Amino acid sequence: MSTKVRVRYAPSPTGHLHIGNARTAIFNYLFARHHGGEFIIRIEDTDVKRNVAGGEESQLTYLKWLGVDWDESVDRLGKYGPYRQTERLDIYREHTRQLLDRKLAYHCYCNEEELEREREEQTERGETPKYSGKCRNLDAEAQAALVAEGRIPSIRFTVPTDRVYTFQDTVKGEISFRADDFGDFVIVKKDGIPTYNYAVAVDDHLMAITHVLRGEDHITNTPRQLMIYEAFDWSPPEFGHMTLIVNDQRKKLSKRDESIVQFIQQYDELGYLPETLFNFITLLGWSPEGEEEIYSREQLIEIFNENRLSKSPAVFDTAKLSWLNQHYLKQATPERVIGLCIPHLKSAGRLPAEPNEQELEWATALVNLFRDHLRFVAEIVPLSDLFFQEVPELNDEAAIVMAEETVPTVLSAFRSQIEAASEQDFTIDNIKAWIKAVQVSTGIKGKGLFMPIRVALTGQMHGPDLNGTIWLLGREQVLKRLAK
RNA sequence: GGCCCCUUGGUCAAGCGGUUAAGACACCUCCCUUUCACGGAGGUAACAGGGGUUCGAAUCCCCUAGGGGUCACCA
Repeated sequence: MSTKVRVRYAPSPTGHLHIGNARTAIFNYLFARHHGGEFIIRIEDTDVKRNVAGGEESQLTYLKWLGVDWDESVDRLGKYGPYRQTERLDIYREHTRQLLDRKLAYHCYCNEEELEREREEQTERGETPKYSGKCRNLDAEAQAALVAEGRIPSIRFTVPTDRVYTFQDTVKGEISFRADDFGDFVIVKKDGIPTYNYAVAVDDHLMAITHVLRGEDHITNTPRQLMIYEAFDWSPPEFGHMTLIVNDQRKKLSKRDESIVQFIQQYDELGYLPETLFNFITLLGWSPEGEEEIYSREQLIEIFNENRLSKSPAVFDTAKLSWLNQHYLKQATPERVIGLCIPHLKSAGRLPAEPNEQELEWATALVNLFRDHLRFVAEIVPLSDLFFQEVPELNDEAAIVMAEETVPTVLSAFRSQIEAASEQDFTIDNIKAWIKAVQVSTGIKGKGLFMPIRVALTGQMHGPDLNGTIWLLGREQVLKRLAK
């Protein structure tokens, strides 16, 4: 590529960083970094009504959390600023004036009800709704009359007729649209603020954006943007439309979809690691060349190749995300995992706000016991239920185990071992020895030995290492549970 | 409905005219383990359908079907 690659992520500050937006950001980031280019973040806040306080900051915060950094944005000004569209209104106004002068745009005085009615009528007739162009050729007199009526105009772009717009999509290949399928679209709203399609084209050009990688829900916007480029005689960037991430119903992820955790912040809160999310998101609609799938951010920058972007939508696979996070959690240092678990234990009331040394030691042992079981950090709470709740009702499987005739023998032998021991004797090594002693005295080993103890103490057939469990339970609890 | 895009195992996905059609997750089996996990080794499972083109098609073309996206003074 001859000119320096410049790409952008352009969020609307209407909410938190969504998984789909995060993916767009990450792929743009990888593309830029791989090609030694620049990555910028532009805030598309032209829908003033929908902007939410803190939205912009939240977007940036969680992008950083994911490990994404940028070269230019609202917090890192470059020479192409400002980076917030509402601060670029003068720029758009100047361009709009040119379009108006050249008759490539015109004032439209139709109001919402009229447009709505027009669309309804078209739909009833079986036509595709599209603006009729009613105001296209209004003369000055007619316009003055409408203004006198108190009407405030929007500005529409004059869509050319008999034209086909074709572009080479980086991921989909050649795509073309007939201009006739598009009505004259609004470029400046009644409130004087430009619409998305217009502002995007102007900004992408002015900010020297070379490649636009975005979701495929933008495909039909591309011809409109191409028209703007053409009107100004600008050469358009290259476009690439990535497939959408879909839910298990194969529908575009809706922000209200409850079946999938959708916001990056929520993953942080549940205790998914940023490197997990980065890696996982990267595997959604893209694949590395070899057979390996686990890559760090640095490695991904190295191996990223936009030609390997998938054409078909990817179902968000929660099970695989869990597996990946479990993998990264196992790789993480114990200190890191413990540090992440402690707030969850505190807020669940299982650790005081100011734990003493002994409590901390206990928590550390607890976390270490579950290290290999954790799929995400917050799971430490439900997993450790067995230490804080009464032994639950046995399920059928466990009941069968407990019905074995050797069970009473094992349990009473084990109980004698515990009773003979003191609080100070409770060490992992001693616990092992006690169980061994039970094996020797009863002649029962393996499952027949361990299962009764495990089930008696936890009510479960599956769980963490038994020795550690016994140690964490402590002498008193063990005896209490054995008594039942 | 118009326009646009997509279609390989349950899921992600490799493949880009000749392969026993990779790999990962999930699932199952076995091994390791005096229990449970972890780990290791295997296994089940796919080219939407129909026509072409070609010596040869998952790969190229057409049709059908299915799915999705989009048709705002939202982005």
